[in-house]
Amino acid sequence: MQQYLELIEGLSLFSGISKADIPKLLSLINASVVTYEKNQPIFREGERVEKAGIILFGKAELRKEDYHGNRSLLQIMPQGQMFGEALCCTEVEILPVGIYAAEKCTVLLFDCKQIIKGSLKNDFQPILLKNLLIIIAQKNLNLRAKINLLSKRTTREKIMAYLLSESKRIGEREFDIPLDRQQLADYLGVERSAMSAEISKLRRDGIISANKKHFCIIKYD
Amino acid sequence: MQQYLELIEGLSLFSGISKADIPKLLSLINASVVTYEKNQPIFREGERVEKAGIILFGKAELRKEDYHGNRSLLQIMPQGQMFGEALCCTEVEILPVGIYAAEKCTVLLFDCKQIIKGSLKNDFQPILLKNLLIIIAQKNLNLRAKINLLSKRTTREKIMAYLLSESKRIGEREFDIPLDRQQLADYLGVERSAMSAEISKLRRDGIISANKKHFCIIKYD
DNA sequence: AAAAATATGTTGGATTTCCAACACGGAGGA
DNA sequence: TCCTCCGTGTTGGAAATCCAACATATTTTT
Repeated sequence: MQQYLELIEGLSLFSGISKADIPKLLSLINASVVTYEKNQPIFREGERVEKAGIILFGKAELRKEDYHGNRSLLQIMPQGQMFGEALCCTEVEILPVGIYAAEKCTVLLFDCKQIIKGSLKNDFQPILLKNLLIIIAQKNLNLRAKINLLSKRTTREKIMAYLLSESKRIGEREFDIPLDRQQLADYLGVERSAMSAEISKLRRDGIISANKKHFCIIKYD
Repeated sequence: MQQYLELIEGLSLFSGISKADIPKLLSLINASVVTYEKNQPIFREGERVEKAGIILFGKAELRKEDYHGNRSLLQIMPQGQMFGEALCCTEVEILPVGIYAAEKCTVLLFDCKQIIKGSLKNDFQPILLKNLLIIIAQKNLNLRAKINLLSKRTTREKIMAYLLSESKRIGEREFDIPLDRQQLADYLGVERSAMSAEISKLRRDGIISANKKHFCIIKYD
């Protein structure tokens, strides 16, 4: 725990809380640090979740698999991302998705309900609630953006919508995406080879250039 | 405003606040009550949003239309539903969707940022923050459920996933859905006639019975 | 009650997606 | 170096979806 203190102090959940108070706060919310190996489950689908987590190192993934074996990659969670908080803030405790370490991955687990329940010291609660609120609201917007992607009717539109949003996020017409082809296909809810074909077509049409994970948007629409 | 007080007192945003304090609180957050006619925009896409709202009477819809004219119905908001809060809690103020009255519709508008900013009386803020947090977390779960729907690959799976979740929500195998065929198609991100055909097929296969908005799930899988 | 507008179901051909199989090339290990 | 594995691109037939057009209720307006 000690070695991660600096990282933890920088988390947006704790913004506005003085560094001196962090250790005390961490013990109040029963925080612990756990490391997972690649592909190891952090929380399994259907599991009862009591804690929320924040990724300190590495990446994790939200995955869901239906009974036909179609997996979908719901989300990639980079360093700093929080997960499980929505469940803790509602009374739902059965996790509807699985959370897995996408690579070796260190996680801060803590009892999120303490923040809501109001059993914390008065000083901490308002600021934590506010921080948590902003984080969840931001997630909300991200989820909406994803719904927007998935609502597109054709593979081509989905690809372009994704690339344009990435381009916008990074602020360049030329950029690298963090997903390989299979992950991208899962994320967009389409079939990998069909997607590859469509990317080739977009390339031939002069709309984009694409080389592995490197993309460049040449012209819109 | 006066005539709506009883309704307003029952809103989950204000749960835990004494009735006597409600009027004072309402003025602190600049609350106002506005009525819209069917299909009138409450907020337009791209508009700058400063306030959040709660539906007191009627229904509203979140709609988005792409440049090909494909509309998608992102969400139907029934009485009691809050909207615009995610934008107010983040610093994003440009509305990415349009909000329209689905029928004659009365709305409570209020300055949501006041709740975050902390300029409220100390008594009110913590409880409001907590309520807001729970509401947004719940929305988060709903958004995830929708993503789960849209991630299904076939129209049939989408229909069944929707019907099963409705059935579960209502707690009966037999139930009415709140959407007509076009709305349902928009919601599931598929084409209306194809969806109608698929519903007929499900009926012929003995999986469901369906008559207009009335459905019954006969067997799973 | 008649007429018009709306909602739902059906159908067939064009288009798109899926799926399985395979080709190719680069990275890493033997 | 050779070999294997993995990620990517390509291809062709099967299946699903879209789209437009039309038939048939059902509801609303006049």
